[in-house]
Amino acid sequence: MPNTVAPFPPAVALRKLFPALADAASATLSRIVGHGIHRKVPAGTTMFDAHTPCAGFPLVLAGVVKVMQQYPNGREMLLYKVRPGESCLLSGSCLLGHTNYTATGIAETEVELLVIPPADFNALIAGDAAFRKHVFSLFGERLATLLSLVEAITYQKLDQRLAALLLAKGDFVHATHQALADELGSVREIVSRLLRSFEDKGWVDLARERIELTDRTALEALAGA
Amino acid sequence: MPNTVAPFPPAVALRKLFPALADAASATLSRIVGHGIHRKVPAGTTMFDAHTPCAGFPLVLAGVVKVMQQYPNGREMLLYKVRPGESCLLSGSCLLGHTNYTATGIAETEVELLVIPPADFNALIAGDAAFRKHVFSLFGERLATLLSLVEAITYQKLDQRLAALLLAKGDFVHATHQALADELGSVREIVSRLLRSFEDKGWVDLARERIELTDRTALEALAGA
DNA sequence: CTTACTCTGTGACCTAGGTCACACAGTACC
DNA sequence: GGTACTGTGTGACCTAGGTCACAGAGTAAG
Repeated sequence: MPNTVAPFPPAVALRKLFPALADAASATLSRIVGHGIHRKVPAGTTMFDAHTPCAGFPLVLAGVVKVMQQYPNGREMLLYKVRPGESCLLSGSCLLGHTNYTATGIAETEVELLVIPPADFNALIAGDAAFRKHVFSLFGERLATLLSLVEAITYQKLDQRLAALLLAKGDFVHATHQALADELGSVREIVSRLLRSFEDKGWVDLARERIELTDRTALEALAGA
Repeated sequence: MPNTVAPFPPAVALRKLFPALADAASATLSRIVGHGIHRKVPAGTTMFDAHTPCAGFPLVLAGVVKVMQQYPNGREMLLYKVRPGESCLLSGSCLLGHTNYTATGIAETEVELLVIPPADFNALIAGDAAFRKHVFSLFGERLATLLSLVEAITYQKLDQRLAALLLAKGDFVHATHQALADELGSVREIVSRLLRSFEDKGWVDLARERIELTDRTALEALAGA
């Protein structure tokens, strides 16, 4: 994994970025800052996959990591994204060393992170209630994300999921149809077709790599159905 | 939630049932035994759903809890099962109080459990490494289960998933087609049809509420494909 | 401008899985 | 035995979504 060592972020920034840590003891933060390994990885880096064991518990300071499953036939499925102020809990539970995950993490943008070594991670969990709470709520959120993903896949139709995805991306979506298809675990043609049908209904305007939402209410109605 | 108060299980039984707790301090176990609320609920009880907040962290002593999503149209989808020696981590992360889960937990058999009140739960997490490890590995396992469920749903076909399900249930499966369909998030007719096709191929023998696997290797080949 | 990509649109076609409707076989209780 | 219920088989039909095979349209580099 290529990486650049950069100056440590000050504890103040950490508190700001990780609200859950706002209440943490100063000792905790200085421990994180002091022992954490600060690195930057360029966009596109595979940060972990089924085969690379993880070296610590990462706090994402900047950038976005997408966690996905990749299937033999080339299709992929986005599970969730890790944003600044969050951590990858796959790595987290990796630390406790059991199950193997089939997921892959890729830096969507340049990513800056602070990796807490296992020993410190354990100590922090034991010693600091705020840190513990942070980790647990991450687990909780991811779990909730996955549950609703399961629900969406089994129960919602693709057009609904696509509508929801567009809505989540703002009024002007900049993305290729292929990228959207990947996020949904589908294929390009289908996404193109659905987008076309949205356009026919006057809900969106399409251009190359650009989708403008012109009728959010209609899309919301579809997504929520 | 109907329940019966029964005599507390001795700490020795706990150690045996929860291998992860074998290394726990005696103080930890006596705390669990002393403060835990011991109850039994009959088969069929809804132990939690989206609306009932949970009162503590449950250790399952006996019986099986199935955790599933229920959809408006009456279909359901089994997410995972909680067996003796495990705990429901949905409740666990409920305790830390954030996200709402859409899942429902139902006692598949009579279930005997020991509920650790929130305050004690927090204290144990903070104070006992073995307990902490237990909880984390639960999270890890559930996460892994859900990941592979997502994979199975999006990538595997229903016949593969059915084959895997049968294999997991032993050589003589006692279940209605409807129950199998529920576990797979599908419908009865499809399961009947697939089972029929398995029978045509000589892989299983069918009788009312009973499926005998006569060619595990063939089923394994299908499931693993 | 030409060449070479990448992205998009589209039609023909296929398949898995779901829906509906109903027949019938076990079982169970009276 | 009769009546009723639960579980199973099955055929006709529908639809979403995926696959294949292209044709163009934008864009970028030379």
